[in-house]
Amino acid sequence: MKEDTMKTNHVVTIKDVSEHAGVAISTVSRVLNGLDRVSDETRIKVERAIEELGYVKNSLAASMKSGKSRIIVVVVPDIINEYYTAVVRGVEEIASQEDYYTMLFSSKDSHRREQKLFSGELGRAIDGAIIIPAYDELDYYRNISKPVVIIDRYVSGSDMHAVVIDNHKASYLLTEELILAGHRNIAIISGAQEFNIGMDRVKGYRDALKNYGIEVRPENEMIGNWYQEHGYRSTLELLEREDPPSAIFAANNLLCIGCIKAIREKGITIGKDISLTGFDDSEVAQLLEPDITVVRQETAMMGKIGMMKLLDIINRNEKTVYPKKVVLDVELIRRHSVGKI
Amino acid sequence: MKEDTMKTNHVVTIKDVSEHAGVAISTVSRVLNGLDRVSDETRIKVERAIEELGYVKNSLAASMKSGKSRIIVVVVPDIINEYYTAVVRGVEEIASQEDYYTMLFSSKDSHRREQKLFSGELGRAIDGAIIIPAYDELDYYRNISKPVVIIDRYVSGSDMHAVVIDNHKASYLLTEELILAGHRNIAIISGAQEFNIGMDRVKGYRDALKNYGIEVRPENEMIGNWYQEHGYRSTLELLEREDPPSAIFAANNLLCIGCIKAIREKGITIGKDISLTGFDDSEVAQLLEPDITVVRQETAMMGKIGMMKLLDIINRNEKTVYPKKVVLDVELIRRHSVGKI
DNA sequence: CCTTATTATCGAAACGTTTCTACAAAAATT
DNA sequence: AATTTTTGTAGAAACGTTTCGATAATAAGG
Repeated sequence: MKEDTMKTNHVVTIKDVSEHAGVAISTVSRVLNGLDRVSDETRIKVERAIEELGYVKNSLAASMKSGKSRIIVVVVPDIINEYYTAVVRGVEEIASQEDYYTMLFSSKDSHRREQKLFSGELGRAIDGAIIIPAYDELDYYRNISKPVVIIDRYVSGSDMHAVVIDNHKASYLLTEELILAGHRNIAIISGAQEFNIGMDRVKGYRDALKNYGIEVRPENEMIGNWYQEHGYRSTLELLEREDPPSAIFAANNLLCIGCIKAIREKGITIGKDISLTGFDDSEVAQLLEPDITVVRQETAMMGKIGMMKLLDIINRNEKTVYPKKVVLDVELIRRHSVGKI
Repeated sequence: MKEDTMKTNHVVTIKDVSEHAGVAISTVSRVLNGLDRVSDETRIKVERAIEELGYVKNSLAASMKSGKSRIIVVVVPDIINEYYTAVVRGVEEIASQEDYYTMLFSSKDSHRREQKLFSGELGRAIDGAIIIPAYDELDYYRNISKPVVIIDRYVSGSDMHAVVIDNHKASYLLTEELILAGHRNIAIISGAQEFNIGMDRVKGYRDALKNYGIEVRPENEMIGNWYQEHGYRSTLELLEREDPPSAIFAANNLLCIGCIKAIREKGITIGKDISLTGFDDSEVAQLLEPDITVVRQETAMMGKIGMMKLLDIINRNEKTVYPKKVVLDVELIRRHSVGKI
């Protein structure tokens, strides 16, 4: 009785399977991994034994020996931002198709946390990483001793594997939209200029202005960080000027929300008293009254392609279809936050 | 020269450390884990060796031997719903404090995916799980051979470790708010009744009506699923009746969004022509015009307590402060989506 | 029918830890 | 000074796999 209980408690190993099937341990392993050739007869015996005993591979032990864990980690700045979770969704879709496990890690935009991850135990356990970097020295990421794909943020001139969107174009389109509605005094609220997402967005804005022969006024460029608070404060400051801008371009979703809050607080109306374009499309942008003109980015696609690139690197796939740096196109979504002047 | 390169390429193991320090492998291990007593002299020697060689523990190997991976998995129905990611944030906070790694897994509300996770390799590798279940047979989760804490959704009568909010109270408060504003014809839009989140929310609604002597009308209970589409269709149906309700209570965030879309489409005004209460608080609920009356749930706290409970179970901590089932309180947030009648 | 090539299987060593048992040295007790 | 206890360390076995070299069995070539 007691022995019975003990037996059921015991987790079944490859050794149990081999004994049950009357073959060597190595044979079972070969059946499991389907690498080498095994006679049909043996294969069936082993498979039946696996079935009967309810064997489940201990991936930890396997990983230790083979050095592969089939775990990839996705590093995002913030787990709660829907923009990032949409990327993760894309990654997960491809990963699970290929029997990889994804682990989500939130860096909270802290390079320290990233370092802790990659220099620590887990950093050694993973097979690869997809990173939205918190640090603008991409060299750091290049020196990670695992396959890495950079997503969303980039430093131009780097030669790392990366998937980004066409920030310059997006920004140009959103600014142009305001110009075409007759605006001449247009402000931009943007975050740090370390990454392409900062520089290209400001550059796209400036280039649009220049192209239409509009003066670029430094005081209209509110550069700070990417968080709501900055959007809020910058907007208040802009609106309290003697000569406030007639249109604002908020360079990401959080800045846009902050901006809207400030505008509301001032009691003026978006699309009438002031025009506004945002960046990332979202539920909020659609539901607001008026709804916000934005660019749609293929966020999930970014994750998907990132993961496919990572797989190519892990498997040293020579005939990959992707260039080192993939730039995704964007699409302007016209809504009602831009009013004619 | 060649040897040099080879040496740097070689990953340093505990054995290298032991040789460098001139002690036994086991001694290094004891220093690393700080379990047994080691003389200060030896400890320092070993620590210096670790420092000099840049040794990083191979957690895979350690896990294999000890049977502990320090990985816990958080299973959520949908990674993109901010309600769930807020929970995950709470979990992560506690987990990283205690040097656990969290792995995020999206079940997509599919029990199949859950089963695949727990019956597969990874299911064996983890130390525990925090689950928002996709399946209403909690017995399934009880039989997972790992420590498990159920979050958010629950089946009454079960005796599993769980952290939930007071759905009945939340629902009661939101309905009462409508009643106190003079409404008598109040509809509820809710999801499936398998879990407490369904049953308690409908029950809270009914109990509020009864308490105020208002007739409970079955045709006012739009029970379906928890997704936007259901909120949208139900609202359209309600509004097209001869005797449409003057107020709607949408029992989660997605239903509420669907509801709002339908109302907008009909060209009527929330807070005036129709009153509305939602459930989960969110950025959207705050930014909409008018902003929506909801209950605030301590979502992150749910994750935190869930993780602390899980740690108690993993460590077989007898003096835990938490009851098996923790019920968190809720708070009504009055905004402007409810109009007096 | 003997040799060589091919195929299927086995046994054992490895992977990098943890942990148990044993033993020597030092400290404490007689 | 002889015994016992405590403390610190070493050595080796174990964890559950993968993988390599060896071997046995079968097929092919002369």
